[in-house]
Amino acid sequence: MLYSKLFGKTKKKVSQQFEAKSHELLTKAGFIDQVASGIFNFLTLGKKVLTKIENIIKEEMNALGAQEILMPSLHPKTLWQQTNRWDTVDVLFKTESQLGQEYAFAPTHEETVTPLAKKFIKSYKDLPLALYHITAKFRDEPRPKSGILRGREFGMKDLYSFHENKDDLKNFYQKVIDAYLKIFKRCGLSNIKITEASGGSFTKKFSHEFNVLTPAGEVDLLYCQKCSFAQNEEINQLKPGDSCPKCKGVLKKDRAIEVGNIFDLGTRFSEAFDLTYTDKKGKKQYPFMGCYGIGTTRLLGAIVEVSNDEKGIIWPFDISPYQVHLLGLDLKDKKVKNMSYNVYHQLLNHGIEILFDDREEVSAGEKFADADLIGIPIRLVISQKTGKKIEFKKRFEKTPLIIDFSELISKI
RNA sequence: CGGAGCGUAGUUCAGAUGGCUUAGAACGUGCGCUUUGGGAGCGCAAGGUCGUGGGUUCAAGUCCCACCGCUCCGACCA
Repeated sequence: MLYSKLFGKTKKKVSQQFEAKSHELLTKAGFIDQVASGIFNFLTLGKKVLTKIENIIKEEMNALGAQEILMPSLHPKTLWQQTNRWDTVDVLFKTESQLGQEYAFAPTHEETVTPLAKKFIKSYKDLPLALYHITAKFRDEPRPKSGILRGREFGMKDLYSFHENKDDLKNFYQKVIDAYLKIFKRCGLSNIKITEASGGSFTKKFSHEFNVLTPAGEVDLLYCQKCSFAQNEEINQLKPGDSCPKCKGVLKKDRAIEVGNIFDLGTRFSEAFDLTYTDKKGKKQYPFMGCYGIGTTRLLGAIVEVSNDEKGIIWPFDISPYQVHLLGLDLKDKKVKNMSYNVYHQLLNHGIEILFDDREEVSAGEKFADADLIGIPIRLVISQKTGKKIEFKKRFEKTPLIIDFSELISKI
């Protein structure tokens, strides 16, 4: 992509009222644009990152044996009345058709996935089943905040699983925990803290939340500095400084943001929609269900919260909008210009995603500043100074290397 | 929904004890020249229902009321 053609521009300043780092940086660097409170446009760069995050999630979901489908965002009122949630979920966005029929903008999809499953699950042979999709979710938040971290419309992956019995659910549930940790790690977050919402009582429901430690977060977390153990502040009897019940590490307290949660739904929804299957003995049974969410847009924001410096964003390689940011300086010099375009095209031919700052009228300083702000992990510079060589620098490093083109590919 | 702050050019902000005349600056944009290793310089130009509606006044960007919107703190967060 030629930078001169890229939709979206960097800004020198954004509103001083923005508190969250991710809100500021993503706006400044031209990844997002606010439409209204809690509602955002994703520009070219932002959409690229989001797509990469979604693809990582899809790969891990598919590896679990889950199948991607697509369910609607408009849900008729009757579905939500069947689960008794039309009047009890107060963040539910509601709307009405011209004829007065009422609908909800879906904040989650148990109300569609369960009736859908009911049409196809007839026998124990149809189980287990896992379905997921990635769509916009809607929540009528009284107070959206921190830009993309807490919106009224946001991206979410939701997975639903159906099982013959509780053990099979638990088994799958554990696999999802592992898949989630893989996903977050691939997105550059290796320090995820997991809270467990209940004890081990057989009849009790269980749930887990996946948290990223950041001051921009909304919950106070008591967490272990060595392992992934964590507890919400309200429910624990432990204190900072105590030792971790799992690994004896030292507990600490900080703010965190929840980027994923998973929970055991039991038979609540299968009962509500009378979803049953016939077991081996010919008896009707309610499947056990689990649901598993990852806020994709929030995850993107959380990554920026923990991966930046005073100059801008620092993208983890696997989710960066481009892998390489090539800066052409002195482009009015024909030799430099030819070489820059040459390198650009050769890297493209190697299948490398590259953003080429081809602007001729812009000073070197501005190009450097933009590159640091946008945060692509590898920066290349070609100029009169570099001659026939190329300057190579990683975003988080201070000093560049001067290399030959032949060395370049192997370093990316 | 309680509390606080804010709303003036594309953006970030001055102007606020009513009257400096034609509402400013910087950045950005367009044109010309100059310039290219850390957000360069000069000149010219375009760009405004001062959030909306009402009120007070000879006179309102400025004071009063209502509404709308944005940000932050809190409550809320299936």
